[in-house]
Amino acid sequence: MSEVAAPNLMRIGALADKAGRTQRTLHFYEELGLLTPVGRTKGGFRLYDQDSLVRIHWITRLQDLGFSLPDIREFLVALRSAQSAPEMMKSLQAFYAQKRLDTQSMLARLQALDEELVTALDYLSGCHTCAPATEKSACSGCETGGHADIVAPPLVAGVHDRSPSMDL
Amino acid sequence: MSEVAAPNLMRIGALADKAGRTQRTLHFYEELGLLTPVGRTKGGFRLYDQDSLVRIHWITRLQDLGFSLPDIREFLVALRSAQSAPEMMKSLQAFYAQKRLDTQSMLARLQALDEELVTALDYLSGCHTCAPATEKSACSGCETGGHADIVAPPLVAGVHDRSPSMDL
DNA sequence: TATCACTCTCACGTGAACGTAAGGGTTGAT
DNA sequence: ATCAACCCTTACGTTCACGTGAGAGTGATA
Repeated sequence: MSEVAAPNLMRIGALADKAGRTQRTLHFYEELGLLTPVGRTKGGFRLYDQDSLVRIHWITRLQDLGFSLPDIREFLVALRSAQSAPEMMKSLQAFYAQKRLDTQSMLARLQALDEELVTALDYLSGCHTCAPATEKSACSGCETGGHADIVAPPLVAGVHDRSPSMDL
Repeated sequence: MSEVAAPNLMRIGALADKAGRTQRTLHFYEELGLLTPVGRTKGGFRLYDQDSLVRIHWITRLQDLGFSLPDIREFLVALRSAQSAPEMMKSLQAFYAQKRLDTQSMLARLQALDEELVTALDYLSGCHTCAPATEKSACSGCETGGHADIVAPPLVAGVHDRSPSMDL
């Protein structure tokens, strides 16, 4: 059922187009050992197949997950040294399981940040009550007076500029 | 009621310690216009106060939110040019509101990635049925044979190594 | 055969966020 | 006065993930 599909080869430009990356990027991946052409023309042009495209998508995915390219390389080296397929799959599993933990803690962090943003926005919405004519300096009492005794949230507290002239 | 608290000044080392960053980092922030000492000793040592610490925490927070230091600088410049306090607060609000959108789309992306990880892990758990004695090459049929007709998820499909020798 | 788009291999550039000396001067405690 | 601990400026180094040519060769088409 599965077609063996004639060696549907392409050169780097075509692959770059399909993958949405530049030729330089693919060269770079090769330098790092992440992507190897299936062959070369007699003239020296790199040749790639469909698997190359899959590999690139995979790399992109891992980058999205927060892996650096050296990370990925390290992982590929580890995989290569695996003796059996199940061992390989196991290390892949461990790899992703670990990453899932990371991802989830990242999710938690982001959620916390989101809440902090909401808090800051809530606080700031109170500032609209100040008359537009108010001088900037006059509203320095925003935290002590205007906002009563509500303490400014961290995302707001840092902006005060008491420096004489920070023009650069 | 609010104590004016004696000019609780400190030098860069103390501030760096309290903030958990290096002196170089604080110098660097100053170069970028993000942090200005409140003064200097006659000898030229930088002096900071508590606000400096708050500012550093604020910078850190924004970095967590994905802002680059130049981004933050740009923002501070914009703030400084605001004519009235409410205008300033409004731009701060807009800034954070936008960031909240970014954060939420990031959350969505991460969640998608998490699901993808789960899919990959599910798929891989099937690989354990392979006997440990199986040769690495022998399990190339993992997708076509062993896993029946389930197609390998993207996070798994990219790992196949058909390169002759990818040693660097 | 000539043409032209495509590709090759160097190899230096970029920007973010600092690190790491080098070669000095400053503080303040004894 | 001396000394260790602290700080100053200047300036080059580092990692990541490529960008940007330069100068030359290759492939397919007219």
